[in-house]
Amino acid sequence: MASSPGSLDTSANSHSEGSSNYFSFNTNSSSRYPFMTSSSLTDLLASSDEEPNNHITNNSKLSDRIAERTGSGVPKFKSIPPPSLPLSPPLVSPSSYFAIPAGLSPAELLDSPVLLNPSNILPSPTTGTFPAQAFNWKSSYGDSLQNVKKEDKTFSDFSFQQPARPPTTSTAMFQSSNSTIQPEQQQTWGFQESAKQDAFVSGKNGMVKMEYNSNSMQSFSPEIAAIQTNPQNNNGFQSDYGNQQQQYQSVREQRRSEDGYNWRKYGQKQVKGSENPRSYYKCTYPNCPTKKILERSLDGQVTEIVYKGSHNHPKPQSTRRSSSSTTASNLGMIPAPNSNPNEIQEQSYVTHGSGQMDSSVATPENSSISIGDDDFDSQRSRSGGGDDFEEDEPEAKRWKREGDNEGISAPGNKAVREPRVVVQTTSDIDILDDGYRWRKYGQKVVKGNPNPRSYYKCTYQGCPVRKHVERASHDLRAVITTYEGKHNHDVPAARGAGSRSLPGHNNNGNNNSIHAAMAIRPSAVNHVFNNSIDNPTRDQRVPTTTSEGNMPFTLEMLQSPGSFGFSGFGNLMGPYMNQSSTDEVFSRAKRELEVENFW
DNA sequence: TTTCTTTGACCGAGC
DNA sequence: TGCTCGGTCAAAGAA
Repeated sequence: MASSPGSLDTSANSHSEGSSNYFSFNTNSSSRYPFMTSSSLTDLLASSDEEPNNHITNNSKLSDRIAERTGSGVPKFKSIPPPSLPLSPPLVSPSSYFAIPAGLSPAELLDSPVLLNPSNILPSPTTGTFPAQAFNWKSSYGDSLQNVKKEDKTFSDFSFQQPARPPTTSTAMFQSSNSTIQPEQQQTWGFQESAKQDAFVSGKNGMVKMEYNSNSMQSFSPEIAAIQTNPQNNNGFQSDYGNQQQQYQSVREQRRSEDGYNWRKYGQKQVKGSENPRSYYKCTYPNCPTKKILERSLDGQVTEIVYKGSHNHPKPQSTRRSSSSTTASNLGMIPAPNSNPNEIQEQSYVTHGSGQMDSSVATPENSSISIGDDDFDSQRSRSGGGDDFEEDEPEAKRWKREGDNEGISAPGNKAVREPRVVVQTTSDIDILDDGYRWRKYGQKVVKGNPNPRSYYKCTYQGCPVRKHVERASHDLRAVITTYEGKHNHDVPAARGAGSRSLPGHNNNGNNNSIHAAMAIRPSAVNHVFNNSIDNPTRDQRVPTTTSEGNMPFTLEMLQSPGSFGFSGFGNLMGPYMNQSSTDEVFSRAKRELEVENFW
């Protein structure tokens, strides 16, 4: 697995490896991954061990299986849409885990200063919003819990927000819907993938309600809104869009999805192992690589949403502000406090049933967020790191079994599943930290390292450069990137922030060298490549960096963590094993930030 | 006429 | 080397 911007895992049923970043709420108390049971949240936040390429092509139903095993109604705030352009790297990687220690209730965790620490707030990897900061964790969550049953009675259905959602509600504000939204108002929230797809509705069961509530416990603070709207934070990116975006939005308005972006369907496929057709969408913004895959059950309900890539543009502005504002008001949302369309766009937000949130604030690539224990497991299983992971049960088969066992039935049973939302912000073709665009063309487990090595080609036409990325065998958060060849082109236009080439990484590609790189933590991205070895061979003494301190170290060091003093990160398990107090967590967070600032 | 969706064909990666 | 399958393309039709 590659990463994890964070998971809220009340069961410690998490792991530190896998393919993608994501949030997960997991109530399972069984611990397959004991190192997560007592967690340093900051460690988890910092455990950005994602593969540079998070191929979460399918977020399987492990959560359901877990729920089946535990009998728990798992709150499933599934995920967040892909991020917009990374404009201002967060202090803490989105590729981190949140894990709730076994003995700690979610509410307690949510009340933790760690999570409230603005520096630890992770923007949505898909939209760039700062969901965590928006969380009025304790109160909202508590309210949500208290209102779960109410909602079950009150809401005849759960639905996503309609595309007609006002621009003022596009981002960055999560509202405690339970307390502010009247049932009849909520019923007006219809998710539409397009104007024709108003049957795109989520489930009615408790899990869906919980998912909804989990959304509702998020409310963005003005501070975050300010951060997001701070021009300095986006390097004036938004202004670059100017008229282009206005034209774009005016044309595309009707195609806007619930996530605020406009999508064009370009394919549909019946995939093996699932009776649900899979629809493929591309973001319609010019040159935006973001895609999403929707899987629907036979009755039209969304069972899975997979995002690939990250938006390289702000979310399109809506042209229907006035009516939207009205809607927002009706929905009890915090009105946008300013008149700047961009600011409005970023400050206002409405959660969706899918748990998606929008923002124009970018987050780094290689991060994805989804919430749901199944995501966690499945992503690992689907990543290179999870080759041996148990996740080979055909989806259709699982459908049936899950339905039989937990009241969530297969499509044939017409019971409702909440949509699984997977954010895969690193697509096969993506920018992998060094500014270039890469296409994954292979993956292989090489001798001496159980972790698979991801192979990439530069997608620039005619460019011969390849690189491969592998996770260090002793520290899954350390990724060794080896470049082969020489770029015959400049770094592609970065996503809004100019060149992302890194120190020591020549645009022209001093590429018969091995660059030790770590494609883990966004903040680290700017600091790695600080070691370049002019050695055309694959030297195992490649300096690399960790996800936490970005400290260069060699693979030898990785293989002998004790000799290097990886107090904080040498042993992946270590940090997660012996910390339980908030103070310690906080302390670690501080240290980590110090280290990070140093680099 | 334009835009979007549908759907069969094609491509390429993995086995 | 051929098969399978997921993802994408692109023509045709619908709105």
